[in-house]
Amino acid sequence: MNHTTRTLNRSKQRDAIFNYIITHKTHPTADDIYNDIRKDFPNISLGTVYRNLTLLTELGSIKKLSYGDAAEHFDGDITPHNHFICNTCGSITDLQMENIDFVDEAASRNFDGKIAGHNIYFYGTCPSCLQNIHPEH
Amino acid sequence: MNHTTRTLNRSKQRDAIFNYIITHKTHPTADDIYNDIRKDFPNISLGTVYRNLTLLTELGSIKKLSYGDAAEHFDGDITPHNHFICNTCGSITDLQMENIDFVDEAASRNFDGKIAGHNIYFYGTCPSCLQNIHPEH
DNA sequence: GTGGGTGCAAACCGTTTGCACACCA
DNA sequence: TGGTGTGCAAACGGTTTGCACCCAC
Repeated sequence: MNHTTRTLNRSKQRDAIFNYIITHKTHPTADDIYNDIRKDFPNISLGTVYRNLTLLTELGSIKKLSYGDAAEHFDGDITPHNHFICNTCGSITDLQMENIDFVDEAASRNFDGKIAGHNIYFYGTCPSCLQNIHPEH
Repeated sequence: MNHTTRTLNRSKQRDAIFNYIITHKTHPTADDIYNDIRKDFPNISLGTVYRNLTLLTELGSIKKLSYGDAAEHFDGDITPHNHFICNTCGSITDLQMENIDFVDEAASRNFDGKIAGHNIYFYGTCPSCLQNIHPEH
C-alpha cells in the first residue's frame, strides 16, 4: 500500500466483517467479531479481522472507539453521536442527543487551534444496573 | 490489597512520581515518567512506576487519559477540564472551558441511566501546527 | 517482626506484521 | 500473470504480576 492509487477488491471476509458491525449495536471488539464470525468462516484468522477493521476505519465505513477499555471497540453507525459507558457492567450505549455543536464552539473560544471534532464519553450507571441496585421501581 | 483497611506507607519513588506528574503539564505516559525520573532514581523499575500510577489513579490523586493513543497518559490536574489532541503532532492541550454541565444535561434528556461525568476529547490541528502549515501569519 | 514497597524478569494481552499461498481481475 | 487478500505464526509494545529482598512502622 503506497501513495499511488490502489485497487480494492472485495472479499467475503471483509463483507462479513462489515456486515457484522453494522448489524450489531454492541460496539464489538476485534475479538468479539472474530469469535462470532468464525461460525460462518471457520478458517478466518484474527489477523484478517484486524487488517479489515483498520481498512474499514481508514475508508470511513466504520468508527473506532477508544475510551479506556483495554481493547478497541468498533461502531457501524458513523453518524454523529456520543457514547455512554456503564462503570458497573461495561456496556456501551449510543446517546442520540440534540445538536451539540455548541460544545465545539465553547472549546474554540479558549483555543487558537482548529477544532475538527470531538468524542464525548459519558460514564455512570446504566438503566439496568440502576434497576439491580434499587430493584423497587 | 484486600477489602479490609490497608495502611499506606510513603515511599520516595511514589512521591517523586506524583511530584513529576503535577509539575509537568505534558500529560506523560508511564514510559515518559520512567525515563525522566530515572535521572534521580537510577534503579527505579517500570513496574514500580506502573504500580504507583495505578495506585494514585485509584486514590483520585491523578487522572488517566485514554483517547486512542496506544499508551495511557496521566494528568496531575484533577479539576474538571477537557483535552485537545493534535492530529498532526500528537500534543495534548488542556482546554479550560466555561461551565459545560449542559452537556451532561443534554445527554440525560435522552438517557434513563445515571450520568456521573464525561470526558471530551477534541481533535484537530493545534496552533503551532497550523502555523507550520500556513507560515504567513 | 510484620506487612507494605521495590527491582527484576517473565508473563500477559491486544495488535501488527512477514511470509507463503490463494484468488480475482 | 500480477497484484490483492488470506491464514498462520512470530513479533511487538504497553502493562501486569510473581517473587525475593528491603525498609518503614
